[in-house]
Amino acid sequence: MTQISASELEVMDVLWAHPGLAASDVHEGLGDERGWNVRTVKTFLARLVEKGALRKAEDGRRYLYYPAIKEDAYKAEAATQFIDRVFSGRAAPLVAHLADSRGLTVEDIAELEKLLGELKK
Amino acid sequence: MTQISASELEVMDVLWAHPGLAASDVHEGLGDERGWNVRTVKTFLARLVEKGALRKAEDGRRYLYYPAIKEDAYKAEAATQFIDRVFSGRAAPLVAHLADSRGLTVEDIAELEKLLGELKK
DNA sequence: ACCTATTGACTACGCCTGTAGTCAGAAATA
DNA sequence: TATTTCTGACTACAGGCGTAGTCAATAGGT
Repeated sequence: MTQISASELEVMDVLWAHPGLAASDVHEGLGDERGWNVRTVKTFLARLVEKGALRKAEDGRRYLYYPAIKEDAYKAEAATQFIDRVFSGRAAPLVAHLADSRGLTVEDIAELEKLLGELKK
Repeated sequence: MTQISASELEVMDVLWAHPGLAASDVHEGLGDERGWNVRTVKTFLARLVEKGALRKAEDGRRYLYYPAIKEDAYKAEAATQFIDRVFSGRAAPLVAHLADSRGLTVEDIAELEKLLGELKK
């Protein structure tokens, strides 16, 4: 699977949350923060279709866009690649760094403990 | 701080492990896997100096390269950025994905539990 | 004293990415 | 009906990245 850039991923996030939007809806869904021109968003959509991450369905004179890859699968893969690349494949140092640098919240810690409890079973 | 690419990061890893190498030593240190030409490695070194991630010190007719940024600080920052980008800043889902997709080892889990124990204090 | 190998400096080049612009047809509006 | 607006298709263009090549000076081997 080809690489999805950070900007493209923001587009994917909108469509994972609301599959079947037209380009202009995706543009709106992205909010004003990025300030992207609608044409910029269309470029991202076209590239994501090319990459096989989205598919488009005709709807009158426009298209509706749908994710062609699963959010969970993609993110799991991205996490694995990131950890391989930056932490030589070891997850524990990553969590240690997070703890250090950004301070996990109390809720994060509780959630992680619960997770680990389940994993141990 | 400018972005460090995946390839450049491999070069940084060699120099974090062995600061003060010449270009040809870095080339050797990278091993054969990547099969990079020594000139390619030199390009990465030059770009990393430009980016402020390395500094070079003259040593006769060549240079020795030293990290100009700390490994821990860089990786912590990279982890934070990655999580913000892909997981909206939440660490727990990341760990959940790892557990799912690649299977944390028993040692990973033990290590994480120890970490969490310390964090709770 | 010459040839070879190594080094740094500079250059090259195609692909990806961010960021749109242009154009032509259809729809909506005046 | 004439104009503006929206849509998709295609095009543009600079900067980053992967991957070196060329050139000139120097160091080292014969």
